[in-house]
Amino acid sequence: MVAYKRHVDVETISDLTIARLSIYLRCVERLLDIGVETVSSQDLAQRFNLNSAQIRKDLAYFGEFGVRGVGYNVAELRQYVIEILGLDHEHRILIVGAGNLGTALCHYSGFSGDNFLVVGVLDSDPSKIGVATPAGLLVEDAARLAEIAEQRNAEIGVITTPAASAQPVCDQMVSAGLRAILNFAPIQVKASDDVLVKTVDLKIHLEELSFYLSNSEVE
Amino acid sequence: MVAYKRHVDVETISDLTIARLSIYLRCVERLLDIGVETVSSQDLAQRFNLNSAQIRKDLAYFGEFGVRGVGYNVAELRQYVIEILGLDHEHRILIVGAGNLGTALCHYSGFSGDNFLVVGVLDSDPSKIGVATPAGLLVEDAARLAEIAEQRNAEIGVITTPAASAQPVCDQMVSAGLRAILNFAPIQVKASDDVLVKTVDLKIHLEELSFYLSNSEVE
DNA sequence: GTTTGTGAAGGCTTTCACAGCC
DNA sequence: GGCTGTGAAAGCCTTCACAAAC
Repeated sequence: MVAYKRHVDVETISDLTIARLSIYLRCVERLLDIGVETVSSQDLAQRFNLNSAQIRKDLAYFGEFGVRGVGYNVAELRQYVIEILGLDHEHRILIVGAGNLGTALCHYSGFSGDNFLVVGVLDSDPSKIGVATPAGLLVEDAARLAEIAEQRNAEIGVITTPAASAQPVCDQMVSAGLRAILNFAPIQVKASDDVLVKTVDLKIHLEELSFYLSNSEVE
Repeated sequence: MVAYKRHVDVETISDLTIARLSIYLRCVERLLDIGVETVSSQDLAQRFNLNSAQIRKDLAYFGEFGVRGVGYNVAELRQYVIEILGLDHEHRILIVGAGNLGTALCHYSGFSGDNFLVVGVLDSDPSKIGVATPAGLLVEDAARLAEIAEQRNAEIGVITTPAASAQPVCDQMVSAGLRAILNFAPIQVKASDDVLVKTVDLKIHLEELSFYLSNSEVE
């Protein structure tokens, strides 16, 4: 009924809440697929292995989207979450590093579906430049990063280079005006405070599994 | 000097600590590359943008690896962390889902380097079976999961299928005896309590960037 | 009756700060 | 002098539990 809160101080919202909103969005989309029109936080929690109080609290930071005694309208909730996350407008992505991961991400549905669009894949290795990725995107020269970023209105940079190149590439991305960076290189890169950097080290997850396996031997 | 603690209750160690040990390992390896022999927690923290008290606390859960007044021996510390994380022996990985991400991970250095080894890539799509991945691994029939897992002593399963297949594949992995699962499908999969499941949803990270971009407009 | 939105409680993580040791 | 290892303090996040709303 009440819709959005007027003065959400973004700084006070935890990263964890934002990550969960992403998850809720996937859940709500699955409910839409199977034709569910209304859902309570408890129902959502049971179906998807979540916590109902947490769902309510996460959503309540942004507004009053539910109806007491009833629950949430699924279609409306989807739209609210899309707007909160800024997924109602296009985000243009530039990938630097045309190795296995970089070329895979070009065509990964999460990266090239909905309102995300990969507008270029760059590499500095001359043997890769001009080569087509599996789905036909041409790899371009990383030296042209700034030019390409501006020309194609890229907003998000994705680093899929080896560790040694990650910081220089990050610096170039910042000076090219990219405003957010997703770094897959196994090193913590730094940027100026007005550019958001997220590092995703896939190997960490494997190593967590390794720790668990090595410390829970079945008797 | 003192080396490992004898009775570390693994249950009491936070996932966050384990994830950071992974990061410390990368840092220490970089120090080895540039010939640093001894490092203090403060030095480590400054170089890699970490917190020195946290480094000391994380390490101290597992033993007393440092020397007061001096710091940590870099080579020794590397070896300690490798052993804590169980990276001193091989882990055999079976990937199910030969799409862009699955085939990329086969040859991703993090997944096929050090003591991790991809022993198979499976898919249920007949048009993919028998096809070679970019680096020459043949895609096999997902129906043979149990057989292949046992034959090749696979221990870790990686799910890179679409969301709809993730839970059935997870179930098969569990009954095939895999003991840990890394799930890249955008859905929370469930397994029995003795199998560790980690879900990594790459889209979440992009959506987090989208949120910050949409809520931090430059004036 | 049901379910939301939310203060308060509880639990977990990080940071501080210093005794103990080199 | 310097640095580790660690209790205590502070901060953060989740969960509880219930008044308010339907």
